[in-house]
Amino acid sequence: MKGQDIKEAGLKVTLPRLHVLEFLEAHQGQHFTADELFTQIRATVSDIGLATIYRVLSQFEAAGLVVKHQFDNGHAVYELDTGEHHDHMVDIDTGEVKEFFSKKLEELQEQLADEYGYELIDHNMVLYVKKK
Amino acid sequence: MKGQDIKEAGLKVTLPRLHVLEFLEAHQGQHFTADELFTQIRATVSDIGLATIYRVLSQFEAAGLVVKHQFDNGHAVYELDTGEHHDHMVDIDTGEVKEFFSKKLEELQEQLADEYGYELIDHNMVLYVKKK
DNA sequence: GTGGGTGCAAATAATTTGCACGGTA
DNA sequence: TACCGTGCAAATTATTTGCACCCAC
Repeated sequence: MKGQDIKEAGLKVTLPRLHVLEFLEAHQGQHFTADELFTQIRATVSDIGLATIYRVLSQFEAAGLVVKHQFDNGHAVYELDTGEHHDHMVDIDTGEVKEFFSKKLEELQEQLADEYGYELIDHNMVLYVKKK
Repeated sequence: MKGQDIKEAGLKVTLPRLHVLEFLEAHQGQHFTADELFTQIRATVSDIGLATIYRVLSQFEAAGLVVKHQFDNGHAVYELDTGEHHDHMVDIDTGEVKEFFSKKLEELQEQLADEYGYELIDHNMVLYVKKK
């Protein structure tokens, strides 16, 4: 049952929270803005507020249920946190987002931070690409 | 003379444009938000509008005189485009931004895009780090 | 029952735009 | 003198917050 994850995050199990979580689970691997989530969920639920979506998303992000990404186009997108880290490639023609993971890349980043005397905490990396 | 670059960009050489360009040249390697530029430049010029700063910055960006970066904290920062590409490391404790370049990293990115059947057009990569 | 959670509308924050005036070529 | 460029204020967009009501525990 989905309520489990919410409860474990120390949050009360409420309808809006369930709806957001269910929607994201039903669309794993896809990315949504708060507004997209609002519109899509409202299509079936009718009484949910955009503000609540924002509130729920930040709570989920803090709880590690959800990951937030800020692409260059301005607004933030959210996706379910599957526990497996990955980076993103955005097709600048179609806007399509592809997830990928490269061990080599992760290691290189650690190495670079280290080289400058830092410890790597997090990173944000987006490749803007175009179909060949 | 600085006006040269502006003229070459196909823009009329005006006071606000000169001021922004001069300020950025006087502070190379540093990053500023539109508002910071506004406040700092206004300190010596007095009649310049924030809207103009935004307009000038987008024009400069389009002309390749300036590079815009979107860090995770929300607002965009600008810096002079020296022609040498580099990425950024942000110290999450101090907010300090350090520039770095790694040939290996650039190559790896090309390689990854290629692997997925894409051509790499641009990328955005920020390492969030902490002093050891 | 009661305190956290919610919807709505109003408030922010960053950025953009409309418009009449001013300065550059 | 042409028009582009500017300052200012109002408009937009994404997100946050205040507040009275509601629901999970």
